[in-house]
Amino acid sequence: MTTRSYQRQDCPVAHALSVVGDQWTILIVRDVLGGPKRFDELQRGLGISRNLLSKRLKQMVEAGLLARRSLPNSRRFAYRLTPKALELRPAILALAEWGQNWRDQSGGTVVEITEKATGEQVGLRYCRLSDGREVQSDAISVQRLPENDSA
Amino acid sequence: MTTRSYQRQDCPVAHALSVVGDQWTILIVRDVLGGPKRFDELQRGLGISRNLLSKRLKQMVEAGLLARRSLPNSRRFAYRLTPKALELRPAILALAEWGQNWRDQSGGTVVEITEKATGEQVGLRYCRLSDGREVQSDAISVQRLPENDSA
DNA sequence: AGTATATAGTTTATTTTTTGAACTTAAAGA
DNA sequence: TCTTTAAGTTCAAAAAATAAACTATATACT
Repeated sequence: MTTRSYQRQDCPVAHALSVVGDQWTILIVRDVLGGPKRFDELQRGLGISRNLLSKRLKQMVEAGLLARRSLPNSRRFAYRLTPKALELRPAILALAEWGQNWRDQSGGTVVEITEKATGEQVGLRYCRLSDGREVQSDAISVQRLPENDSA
Repeated sequence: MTTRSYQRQDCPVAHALSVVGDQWTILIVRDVLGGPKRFDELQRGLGISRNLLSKRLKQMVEAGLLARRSLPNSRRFAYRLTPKALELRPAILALAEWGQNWRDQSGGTVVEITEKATGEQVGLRYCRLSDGREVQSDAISVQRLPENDSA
């Protein structure tokens, strides 16, 4: 969240981490993915210190990741995700899958992705954009290109 | 990398972040994805301070993310990725895509994924495990389940 | 009405990390 | 021989995170 030297790098990964790369931001998004949360809910659920949570929430609102709304008929507030933060879901699920696969002892909570309509299991895979067919991870190549920003 | 309070959480995301959630680890993996790197290459490329890089590299070797090998016929060393670190590629690419989509000014470097064989563009998508067909992101549901570790 | 509890933070002091810059050691090159 | 390169280490200063107590306001209980 704070300005780090690597923000000067022209790299989408470095840019993403400059926004969500701190110790807590991803975990806050993870919690709010489960529905809007109040300050104390987040604080208790995460075990983060209150002053840091306060600072992070402000920064995340500022960064356009969270919206702070007062709840109807009360003086309480809820934080909900913006579309920008919602789009972090693939990254978070990729981390979850890695965390599951490489944890020392088996057991513990597992994150499962299913298709709503059928209940079938779903995973993050590489797909050809043209036809949506899966491509094996060792059959892909990654390049960094300077974009000709004609957008 | 260091022990944080959220490591006590039973969550694959929190576990993943306890290993790769610090400010530099993901960027180091990103750089080494491009091939083995030496200490000074990493230091210059990242702009990280030398003592911190030294500490991170040790922790990453310890965590099984990097292997440190001496180069033939020289007293130099190269750090290369282990399979464990290689499997972070989907998470890193998901972050890259998000970073690209949500950066303020258009332009700058873009990460492009292609199929080696055909050169066709590829992206990370949700796929049904049964048949490998793509599922739209709003058609999925995410649950956290306690695993019955029969593994 | 008076007291207790809940919510959403703020304040302050301490500890831990990160940064930056200089230093070390050993080998290779000019 | 003198200089440069490589891979770190050491040390001091700055920044960030932690923990615990405190505040302010509003509702709930007795």
